[in-house]
Amino acid sequence: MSAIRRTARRADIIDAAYRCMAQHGYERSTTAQICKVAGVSSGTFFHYFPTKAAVLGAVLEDGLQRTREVFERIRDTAARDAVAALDQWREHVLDEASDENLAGFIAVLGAVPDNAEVAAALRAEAQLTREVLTELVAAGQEQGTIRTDRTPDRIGTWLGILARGVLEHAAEEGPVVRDTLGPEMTDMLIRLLRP
Amino acid sequence: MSAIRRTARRADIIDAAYRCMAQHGYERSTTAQICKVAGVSSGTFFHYFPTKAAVLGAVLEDGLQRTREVFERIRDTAARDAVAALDQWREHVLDEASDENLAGFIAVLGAVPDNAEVAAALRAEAQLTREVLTELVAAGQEQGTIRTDRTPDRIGTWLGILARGVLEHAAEEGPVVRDTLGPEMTDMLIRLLRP
Amino acid sequence: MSAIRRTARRADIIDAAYRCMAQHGYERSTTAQICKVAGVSSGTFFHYFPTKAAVLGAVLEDGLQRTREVFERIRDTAARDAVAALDQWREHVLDEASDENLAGFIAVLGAVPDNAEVAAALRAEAQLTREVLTELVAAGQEQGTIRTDRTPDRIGTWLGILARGVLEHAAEEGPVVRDTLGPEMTDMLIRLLRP
Amino acid sequence: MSAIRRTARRADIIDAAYRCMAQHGYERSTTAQICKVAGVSSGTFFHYFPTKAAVLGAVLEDGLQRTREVFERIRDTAARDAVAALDQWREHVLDEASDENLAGFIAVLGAVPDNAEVAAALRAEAQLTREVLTELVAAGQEQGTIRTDRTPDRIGTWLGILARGVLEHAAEEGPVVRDTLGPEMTDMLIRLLRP
DNA sequence: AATGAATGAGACTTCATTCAT
DNA sequence: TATGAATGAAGTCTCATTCAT
Repeated sequence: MSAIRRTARRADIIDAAYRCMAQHGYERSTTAQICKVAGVSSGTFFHYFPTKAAVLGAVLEDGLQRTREVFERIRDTAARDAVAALDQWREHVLDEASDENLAGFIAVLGAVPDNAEVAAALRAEAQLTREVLTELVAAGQEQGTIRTDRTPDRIGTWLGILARGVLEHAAEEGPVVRDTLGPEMTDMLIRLLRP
Repeated sequence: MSAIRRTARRADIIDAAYRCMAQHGYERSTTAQICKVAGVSSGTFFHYFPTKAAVLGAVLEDGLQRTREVFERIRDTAARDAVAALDQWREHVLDEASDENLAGFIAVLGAVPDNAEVAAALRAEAQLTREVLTELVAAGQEQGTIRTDRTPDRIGTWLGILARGVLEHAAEEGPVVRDTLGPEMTDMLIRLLRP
Repeated sequence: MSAIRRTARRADIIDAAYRCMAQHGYERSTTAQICKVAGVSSGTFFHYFPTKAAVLGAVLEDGLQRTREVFERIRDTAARDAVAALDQWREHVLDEASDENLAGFIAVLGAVPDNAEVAAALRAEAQLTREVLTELVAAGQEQGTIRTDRTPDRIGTWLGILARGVLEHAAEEGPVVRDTLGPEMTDMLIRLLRP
Repeated sequence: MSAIRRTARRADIIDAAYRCMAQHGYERSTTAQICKVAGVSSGTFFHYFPTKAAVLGAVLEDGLQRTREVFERIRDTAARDAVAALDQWREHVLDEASDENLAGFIAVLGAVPDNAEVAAALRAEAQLTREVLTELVAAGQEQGTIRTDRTPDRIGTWLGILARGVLEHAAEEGPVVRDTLGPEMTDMLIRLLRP
């Protein structure tokens, strides 16, 4: 009953923190500001999270959860059709790059506070990405649709580098123009990966 | 004589700020810490720079200066041989990615303070990069060594994206292994750009 | 029925507050902590007591009640045999000094909050002690077992000083070793009070 | 030059903290209040002391220093004449009990913050007291002026208990009336210690 | 030119207390 | 009667910046 409200409040705060930090970075987002955006008092804020860093941790946890879902689907697809999975992944990257908040939020991750929870979430996200991309490439190699002159791990790494570049680009230049960047990215991937 | 000392002091502070910010980000680098590393008092610090943001501005200005020099050479080469210029550029990117401090410093740029000088330096750097890369691609197209099915501007943009990806990768995973990444990058560029 | 439960709850809270404050002092015992120890919610806490200071008041009231009972017995004895009464009092002081919680609780009384109820309880306790001790000494003087070269009031004061010293000593050094301190205290009292 | 001013400032803050804490206890003395009394800004406060607990530490350190000086003299005297030394000690205890601030300050010591410096100072003071009193008693026993049916350590402990009682008494009842308490205390000591 | 003591705004966080359920 | 989410005043501490020496 009130568990619903409790969850909603928590989500409100996480969302507010996400937006604030995406806009101003972690340090320049004050708890007061986050409270205002979330529409709660400072007391409520600290009723839900013990520290400011903990909210960042929760934001990352949330993101990690969403990433997991997306990557689960990509993984499934890859087993049957690596090229289709690659396209799903490309869409995912463009989705992220188009999300104005998320693009800005990347900046935060450069200057993270010393916090175990935060560090753990970041590590988990990085490893998950690396794992899935490696798997995807390996599947493509077996299916004969991806070049085999480099290990899956190395090729996966370069896909990761590419994604990071796109995100940073979006963060800098403002939300990405999908109609332009999308086809170009497809073209790039074909050139990069074909046997 | 005293002008020399003056310049040296200034350089010390800029260098200290650069190292501190590369390690802890802008906000978490306190002026006190920068002073300590530079071996000057806070009074001296504010004698040379009106605000903390101003030192960041100077750091960026310095970087911009170095970038200008490198790009000048690349520009010259490109006019004769775009492929050679591309290789110079690739070396430059790897140099940056191998510089532990610089890799960390990238993080700073995500959460910059509201400061005209800083913003200007960042804009100048971005534009310079874009200009040179576009020029380089255009030259390659004329020399018949780079694909012509996309505009120089768009291809240049993707080179920029790639560079950003490599830098972020280095910032995250620690200084880059040149021997691995270098050849791979050459390979990527060939696949990406060949007609 | 519900009056019994009501009383029990109240007693739980008082007891929890007593233990918390004995361990950490008044200010550092938070209502949240007391609630946890008592096994009630903050709502319940403030249902029974209007303020945190009020619980301290209740704790003191309780202590005063117990002191009253002990001193009533001592008073009765004193009328017949002041030396026996003195021995009862000595036992009482050692009892208190042996009670780990009580010894610690003394500390609280040094930094009491501005609260009428609390102040009243403290004053009452002090006056009761002074009254009974004075009476005891007076009885001893009449019975010829206590020196008469000083007024009962002054001698009583010194007994009080001695008791305070023992309690503080216990609070500092941990619970008192009865077998050592007991006989020594008897010896002291004899030397101090004999005619 | 400015070292003098620096020391003076430091002393001002220590003194202000001492007076505030003596009046309201540690927790209820806010740094803002201490700053006001000392006539400095909060910035200056934290320029001299890293935390509020550290000022308490400094206050205790100061007290310990003064105690050392007094006890040094008492020690010297004891070697020649334990009775005279005892009288010096009695004067010292009465001095403390007459100092309105010091008497109140004792209260603070009941609820000390968790702080290494503070704990160390308290331990040092306690041990010093115990050492000197034991030494004094031992000297008296050798000189034949103090009873020998108990060990110096135990008798010293009781002297300590007595002193604590007097201090607490003063803290509670307001500054002590020397003319009354002084002779009484002499009398007590004679009765307690004579062979 | 150089120092570092002094400042005070503002950040994060705690906690007694209220109130809707 | 009981709960615990919500509140916001107030506390400690940080840090960029100023200024007297």
